[in-house]
Amino acid sequence: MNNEQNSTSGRQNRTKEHLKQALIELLKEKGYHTVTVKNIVDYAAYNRSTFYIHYQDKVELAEDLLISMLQGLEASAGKPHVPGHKVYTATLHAPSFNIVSYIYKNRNFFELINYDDTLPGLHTRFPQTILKIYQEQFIFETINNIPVNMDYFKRYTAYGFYGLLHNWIQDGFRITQEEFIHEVIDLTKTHMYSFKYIGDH
Amino acid sequence: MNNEQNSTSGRQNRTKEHLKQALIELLKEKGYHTVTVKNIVDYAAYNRSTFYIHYQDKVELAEDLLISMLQGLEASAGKPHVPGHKVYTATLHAPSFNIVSYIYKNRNFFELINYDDTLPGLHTRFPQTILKIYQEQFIFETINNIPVNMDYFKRYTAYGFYGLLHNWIQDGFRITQEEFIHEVIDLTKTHMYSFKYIGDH
DNA sequence: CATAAAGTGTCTACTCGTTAGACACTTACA
DNA sequence: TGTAAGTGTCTAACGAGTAGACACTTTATG
Repeated sequence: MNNEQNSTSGRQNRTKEHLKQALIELLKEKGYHTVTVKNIVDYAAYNRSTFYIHYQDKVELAEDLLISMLQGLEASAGKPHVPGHKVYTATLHAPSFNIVSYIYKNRNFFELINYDDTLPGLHTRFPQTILKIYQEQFIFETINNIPVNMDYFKRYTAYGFYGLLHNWIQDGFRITQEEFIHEVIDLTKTHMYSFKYIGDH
Repeated sequence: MNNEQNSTSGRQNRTKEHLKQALIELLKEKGYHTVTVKNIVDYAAYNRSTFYIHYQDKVELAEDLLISMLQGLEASAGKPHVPGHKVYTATLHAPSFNIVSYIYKNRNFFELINYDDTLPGLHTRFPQTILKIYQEQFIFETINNIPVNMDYFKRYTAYGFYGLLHNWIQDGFRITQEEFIHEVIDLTKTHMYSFKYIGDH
């Protein structure tokens, strides 16, 4: 729903975006298996022909939705921190906050984890993406030279973070982004390793 | 963003809808006076020419937004009650619940009351619409034959209801629709008059 | 089991919403 | 005072989106 595009790609993306949004709503209402292409175009107020211009079928739309959201999540982690939020500390760096911020901004999508018959692959690929971000975008530094299997440590902290995120989403985002981030910071302090964004070098 | 339209009007309305949504977001970000037509089309990903096809200027868009939302509010009050919600009682009839339901559904818009430099006319016309609904769509029946100036009574209850709505919105919808409606019902019980939807005749 | 009802995927020709870009203004401001 | 940004209007051209038909497949129903 945002910024730059050169002419025609703007219209294309806009339509795809609307079809995705329609799918999200219908997944919540009816579930993945019972949603039809007709349901989607009716909800999004497009012609059925238009759907097939953009996607082969329901499956391709669902995959596009999942992939674009998870890629957005990855990308958001690497972005410079948005000013105005002062929770950015030495222990928990900007990327983690960006993840939280991205999820909240797109909460309409991430709420899909609360449903059974939901986006195929969401329940497995969402945590995998968190792990991927931890593996690729964070550097972990030892505090007191205690040796630790770094791969295991990253998995451990990534899935720990995911657990908190999952709970936050399932609870309907009852606490604010700032409150949530502070919870995470408090827990992070108990670790022997501090972690750091790779961009800080 | 919903259902029926015959062909071309679908595209028209869709575009107008997007321009309105863009305006809502930008009102929150920048305020009414500093928002430009360019801001709006940039945000909504349209060409500036497209804007002038649909609206004369920013003012006309703002009026369309305000009027359409308030008309929607009026219309929602008269609609049959949606099943699935069981708060519908003898004291507070379906229309009141529909109002609450409509506001919550469109909370993104109604949050605009939290801003100073917001939609022109919103702060005055919103409560006026509530009053209008009370005047036109409700019948008030005396319980124990105590005479009351009915016009005053309608104003009193309408603005009382508005006060609660305003608080609910300003608080960021912290309680659910059901909880809110029950608050209203409790307060309504203290009245000597019961009110009734005109449709019940 | 047969038949209807609903959904799917594909294709075509049309149409009208949208675009780029130019023009002559009017503000705003350093 | 000049220049950067916004406004409102207009035009030619593009192409996203539309209607509607076709030949299926799937699901539900008597």
